Amino acid sequence: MADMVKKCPECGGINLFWNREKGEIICRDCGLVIEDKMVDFTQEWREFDSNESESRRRTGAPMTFTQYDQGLGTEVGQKSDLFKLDSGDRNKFFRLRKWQYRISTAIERNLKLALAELKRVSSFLKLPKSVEEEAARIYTLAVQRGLVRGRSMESVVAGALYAACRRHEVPRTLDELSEASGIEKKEIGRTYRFVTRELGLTILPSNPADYIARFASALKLSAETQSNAIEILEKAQKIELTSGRGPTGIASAALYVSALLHGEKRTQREVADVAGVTEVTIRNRYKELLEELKLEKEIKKTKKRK
DNA sequence: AAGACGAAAGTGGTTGA
DNA sequence: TCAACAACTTTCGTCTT
Repeated sequence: MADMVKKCPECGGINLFWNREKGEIICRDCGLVIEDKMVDFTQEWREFDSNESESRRRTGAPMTFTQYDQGLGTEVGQKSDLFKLDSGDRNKFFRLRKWQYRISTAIERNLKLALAELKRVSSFLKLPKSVEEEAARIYTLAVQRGLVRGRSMESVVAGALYAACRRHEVPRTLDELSEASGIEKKEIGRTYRFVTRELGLTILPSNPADYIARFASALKLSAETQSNAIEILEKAQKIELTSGRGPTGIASAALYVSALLHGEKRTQREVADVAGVTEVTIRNRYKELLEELKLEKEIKKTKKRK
């Protein structure tokens, strides 16, 4: 792996920065701009980027991605190096440094704003710190790869948060993200897919059971109802009733059934609202649950008890 | 009157030729 | 790249409680 890491031909430094839009690679140590067209290292650079970010996480002092510059400055060029250069190179050096300054400050400004927005949305949704960190990491990577272009900063922030939630198994629905960020649901979904694909993030399909606790407490259902709903879910998963279906629909149907069985009836509309699906979807899932899990008699029994 | 049910038509995304 | 397709939504009429 080590020999894949490219070094700056000028100073041998490995602290290279890839500006994708401009097609430039810039050495942070000496300010040299390496033209991208010199060699097509596209694949290697991608590797380099992710390896770099991986290794950063494992080594050195703890870093946080929720600070816009990751706690590291990107001050470019040292005045003390200048005496080595003749006047022509010196001008060039200043020009390059100015460019790098513009580029890096643009990115840092963007990150600063974006991370403030990220924190705002994250605290609105009461997300754990670990998720916020992950989202900040994803966003930072996205910016470095130039993925924010053509998209609003806010939507990428929302997409990063959504992805981070999924990875940490504390799923929020797209509707919740949408409400918290003020970005349209489909826009968030779009950027979410785009960013995760471009960054090669693997996201597990979300588990319906992860939603149960939150929905149940929003509906003020008892703990028994909640755990019974999870049992129903597990049975449903065994007979592959859950594959291909929206996890929120399944979770809400399981909760609805469970609430009926425990005499804590909620209307389909109430359940539908907190789960962010329609009554129709709940009905469909509910019907499937009754058929496949043979719960009809139990429902009838509960009814008679009234 | 409210809730439950289901049919029909529309939407956005995935898949496979 | 386009068409078929599945899941889900919206809307609306009917039945049940």
